[in-house]
Amino acid sequence: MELTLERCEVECLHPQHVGPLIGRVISSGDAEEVVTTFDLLADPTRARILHALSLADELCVCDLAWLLGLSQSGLSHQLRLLRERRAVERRRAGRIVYYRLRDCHIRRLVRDALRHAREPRPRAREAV
Amino acid sequence: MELTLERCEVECLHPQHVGPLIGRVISSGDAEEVVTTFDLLADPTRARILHALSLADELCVCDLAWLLGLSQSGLSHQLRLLRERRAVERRRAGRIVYYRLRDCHIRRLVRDALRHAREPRPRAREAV
DNA sequence: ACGATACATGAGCGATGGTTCATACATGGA
DNA sequence: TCCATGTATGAACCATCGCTCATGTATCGT
Repeated sequence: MELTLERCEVECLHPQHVGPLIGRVISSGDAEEVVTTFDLLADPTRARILHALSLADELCVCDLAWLLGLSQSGLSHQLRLLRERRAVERRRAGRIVYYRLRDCHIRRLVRDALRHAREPRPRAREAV
Repeated sequence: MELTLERCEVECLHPQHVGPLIGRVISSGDAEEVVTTFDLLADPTRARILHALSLADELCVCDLAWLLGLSQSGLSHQLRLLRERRAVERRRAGRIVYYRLRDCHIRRLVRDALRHAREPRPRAREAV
């Protein structure tokens, strides 16, 4: 029994494998949520910004730029993006603006990111 | 005491905050590792592919395409990228090719991704 | 051997994203 | 009030990315 061609132009070959999965793969909404979250760390500049902020309580823009070797303008663009995605928040003191990680959710994400990056993979077969 | 202008064109304002962080922010190598890992899930198509594979032992290309509503060609491109980044591996049976998650490291990453996406954030301030 | 099927890949295209440059805005010091 | 400093933002540019289309390759059935 072939399942009907409703999803795309190909047929389903193993309905007994696919049947139980229908409706269980993440929805578009959840997929977007995953993408938004993981995109925070899918850029080397953002990864280093978030990591630096995870090591300190808060840092001002020019200190962050200095520490990471970034231009002030480039850093400000990324900080705006991180603010919009609710990963960081800012506090103004005169003309100095301090940034910090927004909550423990982001802090844990950064920690997990480092752990994933550094832990050895299980020994894997070479073929790709 | 101002730290010297070696990193970029701006000065460092708070050397007492920045000093302890020098050398502790992730290196370029680690940052690239984080990016490679998190980029796997920073795309809705890849996120759904990996999630579908996490729900089944293995799936063939046309079943995956059918289940996710993707074109065979687009899916194959993404599978090649996932193979190259050692997230999935494949097994050929005649002209059918089955894909599966490569190891428990990827499986845990996908599980964590879903948990991150679905758990409520701490109640956050509105201002961005 | 030939045709069908499953899958892979390259080229092309449009969209997206990151950085630089220039400039604007907010604040503080003289 | 004026100038300096810290920060933010828009425009432009260039590189990258994801998908479609067309086609190639491997395998199976007749």
